[in-house]
Amino acid sequence: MNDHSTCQSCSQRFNSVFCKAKEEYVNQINEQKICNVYKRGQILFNEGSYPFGVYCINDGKVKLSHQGDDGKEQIIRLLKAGDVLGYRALLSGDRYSASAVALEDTQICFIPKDLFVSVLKLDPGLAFEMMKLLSDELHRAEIKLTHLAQKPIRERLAETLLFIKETYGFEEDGITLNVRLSREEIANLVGTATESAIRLLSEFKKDGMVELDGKKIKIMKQKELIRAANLQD
Amino acid sequence: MNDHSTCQSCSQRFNSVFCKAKEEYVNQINEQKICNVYKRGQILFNEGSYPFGVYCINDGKVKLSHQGDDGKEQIIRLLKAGDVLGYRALLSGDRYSASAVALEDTQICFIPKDLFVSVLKLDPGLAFEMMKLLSDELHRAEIKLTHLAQKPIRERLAETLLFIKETYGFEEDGITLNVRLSREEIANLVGTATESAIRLLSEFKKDGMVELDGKKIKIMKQKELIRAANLQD
DNA sequence: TCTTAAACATGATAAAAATCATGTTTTTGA
DNA sequence: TCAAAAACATGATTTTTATCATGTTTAAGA
Repeated sequence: MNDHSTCQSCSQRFNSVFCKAKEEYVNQINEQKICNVYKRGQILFNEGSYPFGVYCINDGKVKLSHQGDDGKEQIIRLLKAGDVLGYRALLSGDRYSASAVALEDTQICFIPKDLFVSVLKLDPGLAFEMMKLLSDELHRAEIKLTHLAQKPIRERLAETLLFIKETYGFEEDGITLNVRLSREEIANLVGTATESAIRLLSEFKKDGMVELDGKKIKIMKQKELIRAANLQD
Repeated sequence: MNDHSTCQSCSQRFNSVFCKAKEEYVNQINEQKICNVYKRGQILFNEGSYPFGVYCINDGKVKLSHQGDDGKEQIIRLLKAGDVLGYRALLSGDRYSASAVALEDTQICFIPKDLFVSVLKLDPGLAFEMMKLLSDELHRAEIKLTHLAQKPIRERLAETLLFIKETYGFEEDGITLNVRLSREEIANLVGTATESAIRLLSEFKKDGMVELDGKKIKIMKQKELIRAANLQD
């Protein structure tokens, strides 16, 4: 468990969008923040409701997903310690367009809207980091959009596994993906039917690229997986 | 032709991200801006090259597109007067991840990188508008991503036609989409094969929803088109 | 711990979409 | 203005992917 008693001493401080924020404002945020623990499966916020602030992950994992028109989930982001969420709707002045759910027990600090917005206007360092963050997310979304439109599911699944590894890394053994996702969640990340995701994971296993043990997924041949993802960039 | 001799008197000023920028900085931008006309088909910038500033459309239309791994174009944004482009890569500190091409003869002002960044750091009003813009783009990208993953091509084509209408509006007749796009470009906006886009446009025509006259597309039954798009939000 | 539901797996089938093929029309530039 | 190239259109075919069906395994809660 990381130290998150104060923002000043927070282990994620320099690993987050607040890395360049002035001490003065960090102190203010520290005074008004509200820390909480969310159990696995608990909802941080729901699509359609109004944002009252932003959430700052101190430890744990969160998924952010849209509800498609037919009720099918589309996972649009995976978040980890140091990540902030809830800012998109807040900055646009919208309701949340996505729901956030804890993927495991997660420690999160909440920063009220008014404070966050006022600090954003007073601290160019924070504002600039925020713009960088938004730009990076936009970039990621646009790349994903292109791949969804153009790449077959097999390549997208391989890419998704590599993305999960990039985001959450491995367990101590150095090969097991450090997150528990259901096959359905993997499918909703890839953008395909659950059965298709299951089938292709079995294929990858048969090809020796991965090992499957329930929700534990081991990456056995990363180079082949990269080739299967057919990535140029 | 709109007045764009100075930024102060620019007809798009209050229709752009600069709407809240301080007079002082608008003056500075005015002094350093470089105005240009791009002919239909001309390239503003190319994927992979470095950004030296941002582009501000005074009049005209521009498409922004990714090159997929197999060379297939994916159009990720359509831009019009008042829109700014080139900021994503600049803020991320990346090379351009997309290319920008004029869809018709277009007047564009160029604002050098250093000036834009320094004003962004000095003017919280501009910075905040920039964050709003990025948030809105991110929102749009995430919605599109979900629809690409979950909706059939017919619905996406209908949605794309409505999006084109939303972006560029109609000609004076009030029914013809006010932009010339090839069938291939429409397909690359929808994220499908050109033949599929052509085929479905013919279907829409047979159903009386649109009229086709070369590149001129008339929306005859907007309500039915909205129904065909199956939009909930 | 035992029961029940959920998740996983896999084969069979159907639907959707891409590709291939070919002819026609439009656009472009010499 | 005319020839060539590009764009458009549409049918036939193949490939990809989703859906349906069914059985097995795993996980969760009374």
